[in-house]
Amino acid sequence: MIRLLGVAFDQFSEELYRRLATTPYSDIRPGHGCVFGGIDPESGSRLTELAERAMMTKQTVGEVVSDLEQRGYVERVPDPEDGRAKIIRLTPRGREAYVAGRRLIDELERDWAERFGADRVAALREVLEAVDAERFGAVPA
Amino acid sequence: MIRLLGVAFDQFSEELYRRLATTPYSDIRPGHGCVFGGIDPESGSRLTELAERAMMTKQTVGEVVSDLEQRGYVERVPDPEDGRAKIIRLTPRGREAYVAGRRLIDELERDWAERFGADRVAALREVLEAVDAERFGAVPA
DNA sequence: GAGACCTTATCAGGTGCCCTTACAAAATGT
DNA sequence: ACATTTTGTAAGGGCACCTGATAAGGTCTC
Repeated sequence: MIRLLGVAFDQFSEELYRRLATTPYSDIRPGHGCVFGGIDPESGSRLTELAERAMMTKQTVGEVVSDLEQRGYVERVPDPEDGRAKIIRLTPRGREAYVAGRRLIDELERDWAERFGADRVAALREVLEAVDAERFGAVPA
Repeated sequence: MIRLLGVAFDQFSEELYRRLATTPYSDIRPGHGCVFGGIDPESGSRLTELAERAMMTKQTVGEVVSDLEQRGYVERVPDPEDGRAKIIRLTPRGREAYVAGRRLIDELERDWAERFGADRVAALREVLEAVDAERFGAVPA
């Protein structure tokens, strides 16, 4: 079971980055996902938010942000409501990459639906969402 | 979708190693999976076989084998049928860890069946196995 | 059976991704 | 005003993988 989950994730991931490599955003790597996956594409997000959503440390996400900043995908602007915080916002190029990535992910899911059956992939999504939903409720503190 | 697959894999994996940490085999880490997951528990396997099954390089798997050898889980014995090759075989302790690991994985899958529904988990397994099966057929060469 | 070629395993070195520890600066609560 | 918490950063380390190069044992051809 753990092997199957790993294989499925790898298959999806590898194909996604293979396709992404044919776009103008070929320098985006899996590690960047913690930012693209959690950021508010309109108004941006704080580092702490991104780290929480990705379940990673602020240091790690901070490094990824610096990398994406250097590549021109995001920018750090001071948060007017909190002098300590900075808002991480997509640049125009970052937004392009964001929508391109989402489109590729949707395409890939449709490809899976064709290959493995729409009903089966729908069932897959349903279980995975159930697993995802229970992730927080399971912490009694 | 890729996020969901990643979350599910992480949830399963983290819980597995959390439980493994309470056994006498607490020093087994995820990276060791490429050996335990591909080895013939009875007669052992060659490095090349393990690498192929895990879809990893021989060098990487070789390092994992050395690590497991040092920890007393496997041993390298010369292959009588091929002077170049060595057979990687589970030691008695390795076999104990092997069965303990499999038992934990089965337990975890039953736990998921309870939490998310036996029918849903069965459906999950079915799709994942379809994905796994297509892994090789998709290479036209 | 000698040479070219492939395979098995290993050595050396490096990358990507994520962590812990320690800290400065700003906000918050009393 | 002082202690505490929160936000972000710097420095360093570990794990899981990779590529390139190499020695030694098989295999195939002529």
